[in-house]
Amino acid sequence: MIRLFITDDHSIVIFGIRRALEAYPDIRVVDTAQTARETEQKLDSLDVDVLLLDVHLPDQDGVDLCRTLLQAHPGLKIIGLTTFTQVSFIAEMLRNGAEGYLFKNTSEEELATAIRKVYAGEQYLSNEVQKRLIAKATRRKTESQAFIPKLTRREKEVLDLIVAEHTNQEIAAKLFITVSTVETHRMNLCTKLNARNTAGLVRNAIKFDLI
Amino acid sequence: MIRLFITDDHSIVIFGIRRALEAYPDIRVVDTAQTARETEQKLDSLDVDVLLLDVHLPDQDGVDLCRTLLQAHPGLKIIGLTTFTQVSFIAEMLRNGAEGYLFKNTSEEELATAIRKVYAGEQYLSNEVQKRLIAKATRRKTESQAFIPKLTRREKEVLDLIVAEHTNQEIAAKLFITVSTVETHRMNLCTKLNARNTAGLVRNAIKFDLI
DNA sequence: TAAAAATTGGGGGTTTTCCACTACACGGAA
DNA sequence: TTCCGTGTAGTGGAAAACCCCCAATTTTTA
Repeated sequence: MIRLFITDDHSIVIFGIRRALEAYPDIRVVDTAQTARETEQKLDSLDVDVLLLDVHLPDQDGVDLCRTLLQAHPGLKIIGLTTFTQVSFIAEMLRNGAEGYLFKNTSEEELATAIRKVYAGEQYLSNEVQKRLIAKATRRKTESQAFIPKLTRREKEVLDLIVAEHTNQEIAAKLFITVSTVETHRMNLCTKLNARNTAGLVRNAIKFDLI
Repeated sequence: MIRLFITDDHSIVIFGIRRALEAYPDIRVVDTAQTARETEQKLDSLDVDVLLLDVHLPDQDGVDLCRTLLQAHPGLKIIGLTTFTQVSFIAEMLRNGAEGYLFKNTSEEELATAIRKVYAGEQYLSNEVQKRLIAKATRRKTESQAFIPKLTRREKEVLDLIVAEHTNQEIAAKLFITVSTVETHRMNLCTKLNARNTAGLVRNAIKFDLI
């Protein structure tokens, strides 16, 4: 009997998975959650074998949650689940210890197969996921590919203030650092956001939804 | 008997809705589709009362699909369905003739209620949708909203090039004018867009949808 | 505990933007 | 015909941003 936990912020999805798995008597859904916090709390008092984890949760990034959960529950197997097809999410999720990854357009059979494989200690990636990972690995690296830049806490603060029309001097005063430091952050932001100047910085910040 | 059609690119969602509605004998799912094209084709040879339509489809925007479907099938009732909470989508969907709108975190009861109401000729919007629309409608119109600056043809050209990360020098070369003129336009743009600098210019250009 | 990443700071520049103020030509409207 | 909006262009200086180099700390991660 595989004890399954489902975390997804959309109750329809939870409902669908629950019902889909009713046909598989060896898999039992012990509980579900719709937020990261709820997941952490419930997992502390439950014995769970496999966690189906949506990457996008209202309160926390599922990718980060993956790592913290595995620290607290080393034996837990996690399968990532998203509507999103960005390879970067998949890769990071797997780096953070997830054993499987599925898109939400998966079939019931594949869902059950994935849960069983992962429970048995194997890794399971859906065909589509595999294809995308292979495509990523073999892709020529141009600067034009879709990416979501990962900014540090400080960089995000600086970026926010730049978008808010503040000058480096003002930003330095607000953050209690020197103008030099702000300039350094600004340069790093330009690199990360692939921007030439302030205009590109603001444009891409909005484009990547980083503001 | 209400004949329901479901279009969603995620089969899990389709499955969940199907199963959720099994408890409601007056609603029958006649068929489902995962793309806009598939929806159009199947609807041509089926009698459908209500369509549950995901706004985000791989091949076409559900918002546009809504309008074209209603032209071909005037009696059809459409309920929009998304994970996204942006009011702009909802408003446009309703403008395009949808009779209802739900988020994917809806309950089974609400789903059935929405389908019945819409089938009966009424409009159905979930509480959350209503709240958002009311919030939008009652929002005080300060200079932030409803204020759409009127730019001249030339100013718009300059603005486009600024947003595209070009310097005044480059813009001057592209438009066959001097840097001084570009600067003048830039200053006027700052005034019109109520911006202090390049950052504000870009931010407000995007905010006012001028790009 | 060692390595990596983040945060901080600086020197010494060049380039770009910002700003105030002026000015002229052209075309349409009052 | 005069006025207004638009587009053009200038001077000159101050401020800000951009760019290269470097390097010390602290925090985080492996």
